[in-house]
Amino acid sequence: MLTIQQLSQELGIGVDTLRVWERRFGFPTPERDARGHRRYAPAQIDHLRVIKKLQNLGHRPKKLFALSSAERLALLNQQADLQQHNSGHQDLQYLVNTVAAAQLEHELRTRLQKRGTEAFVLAVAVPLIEVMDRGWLSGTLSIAREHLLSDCLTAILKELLVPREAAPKIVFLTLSGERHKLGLLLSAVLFHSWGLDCHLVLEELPVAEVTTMVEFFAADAVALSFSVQTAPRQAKRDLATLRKTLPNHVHIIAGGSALRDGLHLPGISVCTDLRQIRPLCAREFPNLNQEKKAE
Amino acid sequence: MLTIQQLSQELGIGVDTLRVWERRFGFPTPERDARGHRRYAPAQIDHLRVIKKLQNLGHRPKKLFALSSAERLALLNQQADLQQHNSGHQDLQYLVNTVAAAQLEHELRTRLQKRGTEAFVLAVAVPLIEVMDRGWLSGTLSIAREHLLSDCLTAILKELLVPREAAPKIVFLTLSGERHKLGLLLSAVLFHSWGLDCHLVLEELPVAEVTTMVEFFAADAVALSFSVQTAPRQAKRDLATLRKTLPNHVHIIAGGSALRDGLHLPGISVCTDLRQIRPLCAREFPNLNQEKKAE
DNA sequence: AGCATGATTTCGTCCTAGACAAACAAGTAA
DNA sequence: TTACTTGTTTGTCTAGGACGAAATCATGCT
Repeated sequence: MLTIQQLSQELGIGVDTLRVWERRFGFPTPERDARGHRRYAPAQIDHLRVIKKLQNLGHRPKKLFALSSAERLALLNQQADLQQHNSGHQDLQYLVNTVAAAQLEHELRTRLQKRGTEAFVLAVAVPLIEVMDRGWLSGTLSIAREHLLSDCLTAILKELLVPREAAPKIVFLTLSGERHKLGLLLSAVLFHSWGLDCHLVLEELPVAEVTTMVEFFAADAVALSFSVQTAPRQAKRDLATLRKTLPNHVHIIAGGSALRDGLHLPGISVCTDLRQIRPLCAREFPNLNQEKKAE
Repeated sequence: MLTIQQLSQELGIGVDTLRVWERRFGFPTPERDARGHRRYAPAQIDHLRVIKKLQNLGHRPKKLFALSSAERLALLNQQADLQQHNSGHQDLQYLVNTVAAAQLEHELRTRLQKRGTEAFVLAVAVPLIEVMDRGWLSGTLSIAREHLLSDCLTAILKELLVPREAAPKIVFLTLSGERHKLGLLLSAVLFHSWGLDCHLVLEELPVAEVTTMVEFFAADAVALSFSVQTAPRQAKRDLATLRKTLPNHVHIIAGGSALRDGLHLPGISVCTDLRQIRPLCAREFPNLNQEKKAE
């Protein structure tokens, strides 16, 4: 039985919004404690999680609240083509749900060793994150395990980001409110593997501080990640102000599923799929190809 | 000119609280935009920062709002004995304010090498954090630099935490809303240097998830950190529920300046000074002394 | 059809003003 | 000292209203 505050924090939905939804759509329907304060039952939390996810996927609240909970679930399954992955990746399922802490790091390192950086990112890390995401959605995955997994993955991948001399420098960071930093990490690793000098700042920065950060690193480019969690319109707005703020010679690279719809902003490279990083590197930093070939 | 939402996030004070302060104490006094919405001037933000700090230091709002802004500043300087450090640590001031990113890590590593783990933590890291804190308070330190510094320090110290076999295992973590994780890191390093097997989880967990985490690691103890940023009463409440939730054989170690007042909870070891860690280790884990001496 | 332009709906955030329990301070009795 | 009572302080919740920005729909034009 959560209070409205706790629920708000849990879902990343404002307190006011939760109350307004109740007023307008008649959902959620919390019980009341002795004081008349709202108390939310666990079952409703799951429904709201689904709604939030669908909303970030581009559906509008009115439509979502008109649907039954079963219909919403069906929509989600259909939309996010989650079932595509339901069959495979039993090994990853196992890794996510049951492997103990001590073994976890070893398991991941082994895979990294065996497959190499790029394949590890694309064929292990990405599906791993998807499995985690689904676990979070269904409430199967405890927050503890989730944090542990991302911590472990972060530690392993961060080691790969050794500085490179005489290569274009990119700063990777996320804006305030963006809690999903794994996508950013993965892209940084890939960029690095293509010969760039990548610096990762795993902290949530206000838009205004991005400039400071870029100057500080004397970076040639800045990369931002916007997960489903971020509202697309906000991402767009932030990127626009950022482009105005930053000097023109600084590249801006934006990624993440919040930008999946055709977003075409001048002077900003958008990249919603990790596989696009390779061509993007070739396009933006052409003189790197030779180095890479030489290795 | 910030909106109430932005101000709330910046200060870590609830939106409702800000409005109620205005209603009751006549401060802050935001201007209003065309819609009648509050807009806060930068000068007021600084005042509120001071108030928040003093509040967390144990003063009550009513008293603080009765004071003039000059009196509040005086109180803060006196209370936190900040001027004690104003004279020394010019080298650290320099490190915090002007050293470039690339050099920073090198500088810190050199100091660590020269002084050894324990001295580094007590004589470099601690004052460094204090200097940063003061910079934040006065608005001198940009968020970008602050994050960079803590990132760098974290990276260096985390490496020291190699797992130890056959030693009591402690999980270090912070509860939701606690943004200051450096204190926790430092204490983990010290515990580790006294022979314990320390595992650091640099994520903010809900109280309910702590149990999961402890079980998951099969830990013998859990260490929590509560910075000035956390309200002492909340810390106390959380610790109490935690003690009820966790099995009795799991030690609870709590630290951080939020617990500075004599807090005496049964079954919980409180430790508000990093220098107390050594005696605490000796008390709680007596069979470790021999190993340590043997080294 | 394809596209600009204006009208309408939808949605999140902010507003006021009042209520109340939990935490705290101070005073009183054992 | 310690323990209980009483009054004050403080943060968070409530209700229902308002409004701008964005999204969607409708219309007219090429």
